[in-house]
Amino acid sequence: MAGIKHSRQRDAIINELCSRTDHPTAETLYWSLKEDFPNLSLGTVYRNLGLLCDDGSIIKISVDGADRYDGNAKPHCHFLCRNCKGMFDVHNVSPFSETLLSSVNGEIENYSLTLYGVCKNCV
Amino acid sequence: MAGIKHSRQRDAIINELCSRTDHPTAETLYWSLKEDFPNLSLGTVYRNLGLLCDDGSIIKISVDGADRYDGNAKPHCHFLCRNCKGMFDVHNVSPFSETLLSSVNGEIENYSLTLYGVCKNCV
DNA sequence: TATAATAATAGTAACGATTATCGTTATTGA
DNA sequence: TCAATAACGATAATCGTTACTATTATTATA
Repeated sequence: MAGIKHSRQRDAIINELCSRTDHPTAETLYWSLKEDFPNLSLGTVYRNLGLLCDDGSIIKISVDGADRYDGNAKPHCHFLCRNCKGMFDVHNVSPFSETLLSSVNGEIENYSLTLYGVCKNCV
Repeated sequence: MAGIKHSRQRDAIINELCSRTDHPTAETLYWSLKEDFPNLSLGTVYRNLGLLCDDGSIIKISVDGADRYDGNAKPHCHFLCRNCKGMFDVHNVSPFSETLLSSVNGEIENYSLTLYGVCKNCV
C-alpha cells in the first residue's frame, strides 16, 4: 500500500468516533483520547478527521460553531436540540419526496438534513 | 419604538440580500455594497445580518467555509453545486415524510436541508 | 430648526476554529 | 536492522466572526 501508514492515533480516533453516537466535535474527541494518548495533538485529530472525511468513511456536519463528526457515513438525518445541544440520529428514513426530487435542477449525490427543536429529554 | 433606529447601511444590506438569490456570504454582500458605501465596515455587515437573523427576517445557512445568508426566511431547501459552488433554492417542497416525522424524538421547530451534487449548468 | 440622547457606524483588535509548517518519531518494507 | 517516509506533536498562521471604542447619524422633543 503506497503512501498510507497505520498509526495508533488514527485507529484510536476512528474507533472512538464510531463507538459513540453524540456527533462530537474535533475538540471533544481530542479530550476523550487524551486519557490514552496524553500528548495527542489537536492538529492530529483534525488532520485524521479530514482524511477520513476525504475517503468517505466518516461525515462532517457543518453547524453553528464547531463542526461535528459522525462515524456513520451512511446518509441519514440529524436532530439538534436547541436546549442541550445534543445531536441525535434519525435513522432509516429518506427525507425525499418525489416532488422534491423532481424540482431539483441537478443530480443529488448527497444531502445534509438537520432538524432543529427541543428533544424529548428537555421536555 | 424604543431601542431601534434606522440606518442607511442596514436598509441597504437587507435590500441587497433580498434582491438576490445566490445566498451570498457576509463578505460577498460587503463587496457588493462597497460601491454605494465606500467606507462600509465588514463588522457592520455581520452585525446587521446577525440582528436580522435574530428577529427571523433572514436565515443563516451553515456550510463548509463561510456561512451563507438567505433573504427568504420561509423554510425551504437548498441545492449546493460542488463544481461552481452555486447555491440554488428548491421551493414549494416539504422534505418531511410521515415516517420521518414519527421517528424524531422531539418537536421540530425548523430544519435545514442542503442537497449536494452538480447543477444542470455544470452538466 | 436646534438640541440632547443614544443607536449605529467605521476601524481595528481579539477570538475561536481550523489548517499549515517543521523538526522529530513511528511505521513499514526490504 | 536499516532506510525511506508517513504521521506525529508543538506551534505558528490563517480564516471567519465577534467585541471594543471613539465618532457619527438618527430620532424625539423643545
